[in-house]
Amino acid sequence: MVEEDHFPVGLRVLAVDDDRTYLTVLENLLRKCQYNVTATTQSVKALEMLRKNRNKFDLVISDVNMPEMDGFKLLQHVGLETDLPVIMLSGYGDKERVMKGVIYGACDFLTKPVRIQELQNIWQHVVRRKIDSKDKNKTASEEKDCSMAHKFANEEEPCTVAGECSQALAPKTYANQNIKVDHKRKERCEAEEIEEDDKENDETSNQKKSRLVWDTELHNKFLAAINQLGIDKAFPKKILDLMNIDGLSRENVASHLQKFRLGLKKPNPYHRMGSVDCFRTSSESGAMLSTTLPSYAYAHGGRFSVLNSPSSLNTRGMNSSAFVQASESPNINSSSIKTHGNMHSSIFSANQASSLLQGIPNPMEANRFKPNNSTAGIRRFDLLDHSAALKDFSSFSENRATVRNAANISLPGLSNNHLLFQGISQHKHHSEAFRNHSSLGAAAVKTQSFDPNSCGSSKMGDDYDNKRWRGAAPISTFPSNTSAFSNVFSNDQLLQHNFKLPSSTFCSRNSPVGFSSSVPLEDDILGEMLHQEGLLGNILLASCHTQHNQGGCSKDMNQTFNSINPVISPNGGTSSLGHSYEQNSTIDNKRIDASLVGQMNGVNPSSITQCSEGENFYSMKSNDAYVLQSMKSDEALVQNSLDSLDDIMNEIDEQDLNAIMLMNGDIEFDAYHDGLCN
DNA sequence: GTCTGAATAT
DNA sequence: AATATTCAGA
Repeated sequence: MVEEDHFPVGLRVLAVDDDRTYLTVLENLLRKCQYNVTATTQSVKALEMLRKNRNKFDLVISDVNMPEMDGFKLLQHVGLETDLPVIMLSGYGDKERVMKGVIYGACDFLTKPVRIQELQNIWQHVVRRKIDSKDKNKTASEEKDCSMAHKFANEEEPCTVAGECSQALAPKTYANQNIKVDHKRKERCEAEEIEEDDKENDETSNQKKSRLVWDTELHNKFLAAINQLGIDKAFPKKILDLMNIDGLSRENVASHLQKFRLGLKKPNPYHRMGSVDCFRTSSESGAMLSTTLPSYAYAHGGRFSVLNSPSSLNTRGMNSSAFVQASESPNINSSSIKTHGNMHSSIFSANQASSLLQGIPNPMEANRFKPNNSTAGIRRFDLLDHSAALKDFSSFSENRATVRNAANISLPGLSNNHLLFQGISQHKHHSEAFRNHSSLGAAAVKTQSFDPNSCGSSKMGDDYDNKRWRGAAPISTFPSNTSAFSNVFSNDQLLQHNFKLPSSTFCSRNSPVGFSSSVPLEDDILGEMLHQEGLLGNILLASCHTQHNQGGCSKDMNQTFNSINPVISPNGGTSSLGHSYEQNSTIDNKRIDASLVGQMNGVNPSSITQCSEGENFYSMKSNDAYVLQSMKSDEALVQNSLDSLDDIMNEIDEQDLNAIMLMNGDIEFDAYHDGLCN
């Protein structure tokens, strides 16, 4: 086109200036240069024309100051959408303005009044552009400009605006998503600059991919893929396939997966302890939450949740042998584990419950309710956790609520319940609902955040947006935010998914389990905790279970659960004891399969499973989805179960019962910090 | 040869 | 810190 003999005669120039008078002058000058001029006073219109006639112009010359869309904006658009060189015009030629023009990608900046001599040479930009594009064609040109984008990345306005533009105009692929500035623009005014840029471009394009940013959306897809696959089967390639993101490479995924796993591994006592605040402040806690929690939701169909990942296991003081131990238990064959995605979870639950019980004061052994009283034979929270908790504790000792949190850190089960009770007591309307739902609320508490959709939801996304692995921490926030109660019970989504959540868990060991936390708790705190409503019952029940289990699963306990089963079971009360855990047809007398929800809808009922050889270790798990379902559909029934329990433990009121049950469900992260049942 | 994941580099 | 790249081993 412009390469004919008469070049630059007929150069197609689009001239833009809102000042009609000046536009006419400019137009005339350009014509004198024998250019083919199209003139408009409206930058918007100019853009339209460019869009409609993409190949009908060779160059754009535009005023800077214009209403509606100023020259810079126009420049950005042109740069984004075309390869056309743009020359800026302004009455002011101050450095800043010129710089801005250059940054925005102007190939030249002319000050008014423009002389014809200047216009006579503007064709050079077209030629240069042409040469540029030829060069770029030899190599992959797309990414070269990233360097330019990065170069400008620190420029305030241009970058932002250009970024918006690019988002609006360019198809979003993750390969180029971080290109914030016109990626087509190659034009440089000065030869040096061109050389420099080309050099830079070549280097970058030849050596590196554009850097991928794992934004919320992408990360959520990543999580979704992992959840879908199961953490143990989440390999880069598979994840990549599932994510199905244009431009995303296996390497990208592998790298992200690596970081992801590291995040899971990272020993962070705060996470382990289920502290309220720690989830909000710790950068890594979200990793756990945003991944492990949803993974619960996805832990169905025989898949193990992220929580069950080997990495989780290994890094939480639960070596895999613990799991092996469980899986090798004569009572639990591997097939049962495979078919029960819950199996791992139950182990975790058991574990968390064990720590829970360890942390629960036993009123029968009140004298043991002392700081640093470590009981031999009982596995304690590890010292690191304690010291962290203690540190936390002392630093926050001024503040009651915070102190509770600190206590929560050190005594997760206890304090979580404690907090739950606070919530319950402080918000009667919620309390009612919660109470009516009985123990089953425990599951709800934990599942509140387990919206599987959250993998792609704004909730998780926002959290991820916050730059940290600071996913939604509903579990941890729940106790201090009772609105969660209502959320829990109105979370219909929850019910739509096949959750298999570990919830109710009892775990004890041969050793007497008294309250002998090695965490120094000040008496007043303890006193407060003890006297908080519901807590005593909580403790009492805990100790009951403890003692029962000490005896190798006492009859009473059996009775307790037996008494629950007939009431709760929708089938009319057939106890599933000894039968509910389908895969275990042979059940020795040490195992209790108790079903809180019976065999509702034919789905895995709760079960108590011995998971440690030769030890009186039991974990009870239930399907929280069905628990929730039962809450929704069988409130009366559930209430009955409460009544039934009340009959048995008539000393303990309903709320206390809630406590013990809540206990089982709300201590998500304790599972990590305490060893498995051994 | 492909894939994975740890190590290392940027 | 986040992401990319490399590379040994499965």
